[in-house]
Amino acid sequence: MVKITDVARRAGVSPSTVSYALSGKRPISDATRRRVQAAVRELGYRADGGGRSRSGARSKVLALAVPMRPGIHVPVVTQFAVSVVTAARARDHDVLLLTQGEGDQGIGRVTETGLADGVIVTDVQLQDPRLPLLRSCPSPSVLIGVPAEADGLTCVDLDFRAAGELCVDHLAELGHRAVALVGSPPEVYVRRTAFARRLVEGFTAAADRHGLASAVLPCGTGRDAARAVVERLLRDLPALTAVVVHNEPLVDPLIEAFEELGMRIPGDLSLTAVCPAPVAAAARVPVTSVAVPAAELGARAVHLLVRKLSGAAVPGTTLLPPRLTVRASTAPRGH
Amino acid sequence: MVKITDVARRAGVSPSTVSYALSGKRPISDATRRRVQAAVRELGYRADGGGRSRSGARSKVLALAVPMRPGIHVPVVTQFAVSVVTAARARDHDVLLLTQGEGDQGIGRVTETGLADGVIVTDVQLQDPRLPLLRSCPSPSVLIGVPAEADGLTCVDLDFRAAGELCVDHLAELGHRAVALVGSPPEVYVRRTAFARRLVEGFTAAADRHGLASAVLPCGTGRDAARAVVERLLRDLPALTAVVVHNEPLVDPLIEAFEELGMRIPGDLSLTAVCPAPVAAAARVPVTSVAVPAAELGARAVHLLVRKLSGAAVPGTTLLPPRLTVRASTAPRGH
DNA sequence: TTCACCCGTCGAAGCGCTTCGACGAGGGCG
DNA sequence: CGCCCTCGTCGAAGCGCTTCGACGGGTGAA
Repeated sequence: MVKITDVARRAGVSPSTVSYALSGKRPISDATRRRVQAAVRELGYRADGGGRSRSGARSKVLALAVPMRPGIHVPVVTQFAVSVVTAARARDHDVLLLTQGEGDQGIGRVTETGLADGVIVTDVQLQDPRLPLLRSCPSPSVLIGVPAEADGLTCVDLDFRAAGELCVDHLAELGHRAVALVGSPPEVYVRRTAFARRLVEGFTAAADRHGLASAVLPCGTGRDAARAVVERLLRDLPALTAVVVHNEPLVDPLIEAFEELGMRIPGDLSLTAVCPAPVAAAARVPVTSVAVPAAELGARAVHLLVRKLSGAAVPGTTLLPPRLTVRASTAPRGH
Repeated sequence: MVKITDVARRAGVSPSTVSYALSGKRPISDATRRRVQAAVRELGYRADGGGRSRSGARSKVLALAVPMRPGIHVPVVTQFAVSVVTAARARDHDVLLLTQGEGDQGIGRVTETGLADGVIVTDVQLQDPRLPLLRSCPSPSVLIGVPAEADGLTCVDLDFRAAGELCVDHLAELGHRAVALVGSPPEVYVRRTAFARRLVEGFTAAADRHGLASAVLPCGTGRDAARAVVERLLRDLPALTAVVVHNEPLVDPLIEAFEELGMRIPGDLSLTAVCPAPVAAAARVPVTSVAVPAAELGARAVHLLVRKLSGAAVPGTTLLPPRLTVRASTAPRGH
């Protein structure tokens, strides 16, 4: 294994100079820097992670906490993970994966042992049990999702409230007068997952603002659940001509259920979804949707965390504005 | 931060004794060990990862390389990840996530810098470009998947060859005389992904052994691809009464396509899948399937890797026997 | 009783890197 | 023309842990 002293010898400088040349923490002349870099390249030197953190420096590792609870949509989590890793690598960091089952403890352990320099937390709930830990923990953290009390924390998320409003605005503009929100499984609301609640708020607020009749129904996954929710919807709200769905695996079953009951989309019913773009585009009827920008959220989280690590001030909460993509599933009421 | 010297003082022993008491690398009297453990508990001591690896010891971190290429089924990869993390934690290790885009380099970097003690590699291809690296690399590794040349490597996988045979055996027993395999997208075969090839081999071998007419067709994802492949199948093999599908997102669309063309399942056509159990169970018609035991594979991989780390000898290749679960989609030919 | 040996513990060295303080050389200013 | 300051570099200390060699006391054998 080639170490920093080897590089130093090769470049004809001292180890500390090599360290400075590489980290840029002290000014080094151009000529020296170049010689050092050449030596590094020729010798294939890579700083030993152990050695680095031994000396109280950063480990250049970010922890990513993914709860993996039931009711979470797996592909979205995976997208977070991939984008976080990619963004982290672009900033010369690695990513440590933390799952539930160790929960808060994992976060504590990983930061206290210096294994990771900071944490990215996903699937944030309104009253998240991890919050006190994150607040008191000396290591910086970034949340993907916004809890009820966000002060002192750094959060990134899609503006789900605005997303809910945007969907309703779109449907109202098309002339619809009765709208329903088909949401995530009940356990998501019981857990008070932040984004689900916010979407409901936005949906309801916009419906009220437009003077629309509205209903909100959580819904599990699967064909049967879809069928049940559709029947209930048509019973409770007979004037229904528009639906917003916020439940990715349910998009297709929902469309089927409506069609089986004789409602064509978008002829008889307009449908809007809040889900990743590919899901919306690949549905049985391409669905007008607000995309969940998982990749961008992951990248932003890393960016913020790295900035915090470097001591820079960062905004408290970043909400990405929702963008609606019109596809084939929405049409003016009464065509 | 509480360090080993604090614990030593509290327990009234030297730091080295604490280290030995905790690692068990030298005999320590019961009384002393107990005092040390008490001190650790009272002080909430956790060995600093940096310090540990500084001294040339293990970092207690395992790297998990997940390629995240197109054509890979995301939920399976995620299951690997979750089970690997869980199993690793159970053995007091953490998991570093490596994705493609850095590829082989990531593996080299992470092991050479001592960031990780070993690597678990997923989505192994028959001729995997990472193989030379893994062979030459001093850090131990475990592959989930079996390449063409597996000697000197440690691999775990479902026995896909046997899985292919098992499906055909089942169908042959039911009296079917013409079977087709609908596989993964063409790029998976082009890449020569190991498990896909093995399944085809097993399928073909069993079909020949039973004297069945057979066909193998790769197939992309989506309703249209399913429809196309079904039409082609019925044209090429008019006597077709049984299909094996090895392409998770295609299970439902395939069923739909057959039904739209007037073939009922299992009345007119028996269907068998190789996919995770939940996918099979949740399909439009519950599908007889061979499960891909992702969770168990992940756990085994960790187990093997940790054993290698401790210097123990481990088997070269572990193939998990396939198990067929009969559901509603298979029936005797001509009902 | 004595010697050899082993068990349990300690002190010190060292892992590879970062960082602090220092120092020499060169340049700008008064 | 001399002084002070800055720039670029070096040497040494230290991070927290592990591990090696050593040592003292007790045990068993001769």
